[in-house]
Amino acid sequence: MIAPTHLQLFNNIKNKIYKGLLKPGDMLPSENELAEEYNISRVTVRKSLSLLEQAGYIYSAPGKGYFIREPVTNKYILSFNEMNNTNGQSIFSKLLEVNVIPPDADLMNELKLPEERYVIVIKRLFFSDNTVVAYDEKYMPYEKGLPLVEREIKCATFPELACKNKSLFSIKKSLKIRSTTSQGNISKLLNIEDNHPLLEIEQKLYTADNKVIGWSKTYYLSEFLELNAYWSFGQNSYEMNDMSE
Amino acid sequence: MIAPTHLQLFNNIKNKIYKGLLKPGDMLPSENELAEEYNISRVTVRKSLSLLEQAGYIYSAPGKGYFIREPVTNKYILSFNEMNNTNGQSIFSKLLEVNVIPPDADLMNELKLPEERYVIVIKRLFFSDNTVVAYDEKYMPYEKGLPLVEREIKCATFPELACKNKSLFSIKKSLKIRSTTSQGNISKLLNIEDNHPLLEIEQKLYTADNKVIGWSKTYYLSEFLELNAYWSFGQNSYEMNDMSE
DNA sequence: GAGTGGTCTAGACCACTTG
DNA sequence: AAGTGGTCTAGACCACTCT
Repeated sequence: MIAPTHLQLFNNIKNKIYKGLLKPGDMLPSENELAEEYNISRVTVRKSLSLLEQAGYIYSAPGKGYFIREPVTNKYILSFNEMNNTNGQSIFSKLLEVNVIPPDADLMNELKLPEERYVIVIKRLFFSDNTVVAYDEKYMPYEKGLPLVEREIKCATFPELACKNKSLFSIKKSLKIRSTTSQGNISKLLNIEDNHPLLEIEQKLYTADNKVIGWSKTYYLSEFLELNAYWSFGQNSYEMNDMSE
Repeated sequence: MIAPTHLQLFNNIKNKIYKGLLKPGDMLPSENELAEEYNISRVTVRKSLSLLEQAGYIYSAPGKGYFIREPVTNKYILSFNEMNNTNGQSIFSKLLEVNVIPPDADLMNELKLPEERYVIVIKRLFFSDNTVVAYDEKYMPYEKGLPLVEREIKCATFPELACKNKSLFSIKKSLKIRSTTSQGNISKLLNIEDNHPLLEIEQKLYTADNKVIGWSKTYYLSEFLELNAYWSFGQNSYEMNDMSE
């Protein structure tokens, strides 16, 4: 099988990077030089370079040239879904409490409420195979007309709850991950001894313009949830023929 | 400021997605239709669509058309660096032990050693501001000529240790994140009581062809390390003029 | 002023999906 | 057979950098 020209050049340069023939900081030949060297059009060269840039191998400095990037090694892809653990077992939830309350100072701060507005509280227990695996508290600024149908709350993930009628594309989410141990009330709810290790995941949801629309903390039994993350270059495997030089 | 044509079309379509005028599953007009509608060349249309595809908004089905994607909501960007916590405080390490040992069954399994090969063990304590913050164990298949200079081991992150003379581009890394509590020996090393919450991070390093070249576990004091992850679309803010319709 | 990347055009051929 | 996206070409103009 013959690869398209732009992929051949893409792989050619990528391989030189892997082999160390091109090191971070090095400059690539110019677009015109590459086009001439490989007898292809400049447009095709640009296609190859664009792929390398997307994949993070190189960057372009207009007026100067293309350079090999220092690989970013501290950003990982993390998989996380409230309603599924890593093994894909789905989670069922039981509502403990749904309320509309006036926020305390802490909540007003976390939700960055501009004025004193009512806040929806949802407390749930998560089950997998009829065993309690997590406890969950969520807070959302109250908006008129927000549906609070029990069935929805039981099955919905946080974005689904907070983003009714909003495009899922337009929100931002952040996670904070901590290790804690169970104490008092949480121990009782989760039906465990005190000092049991818990994975605490704090979620925040924002609109595109950075308004906080949701804040939650979920406490997972450590034996139930283990988070996975990975890092690798060139996830898109264009592993094909190199271009002959 | 006038945006380039392809960015205008890019934003135009992106905004339609945000507003919900285009929903996941919907088909876009064909390249030729868009080119005619906006009086631009097909190449420029393709540039816009390519950007939307990169950003995850759409995908192309050759022979059919372009479609709006269901947003992937369970993949986050996680920042993690052994030698820096999230606040950027750097970490110093103290070597406890460096050894070359014959692997036990567990190690052979984790490192997927094809035969019985010697393994390098490195045990370290991490300090920040003269306080112990983590304990770390690393295992790497022994290779002749691997440098074990003490100074290097003290300062190096795992990839740097295991990938001497290899291109950092060509490796893969995976993390597993768990919550545990300190017990026995680890409590002593970290100078804490038993049952103290710890964030356990297990790292594995692979070559491009999936050979395991390193395995490690690091136990962080929960009060020292909190992991951060985030999710958002269109991180690259091309927020500029929309294209007039 | 020569060279670099950034943008855009018009036109061509292909392999594929659809009716 | 008509339409779709995928690939590639040759040529043009721009803003920028470097010397």
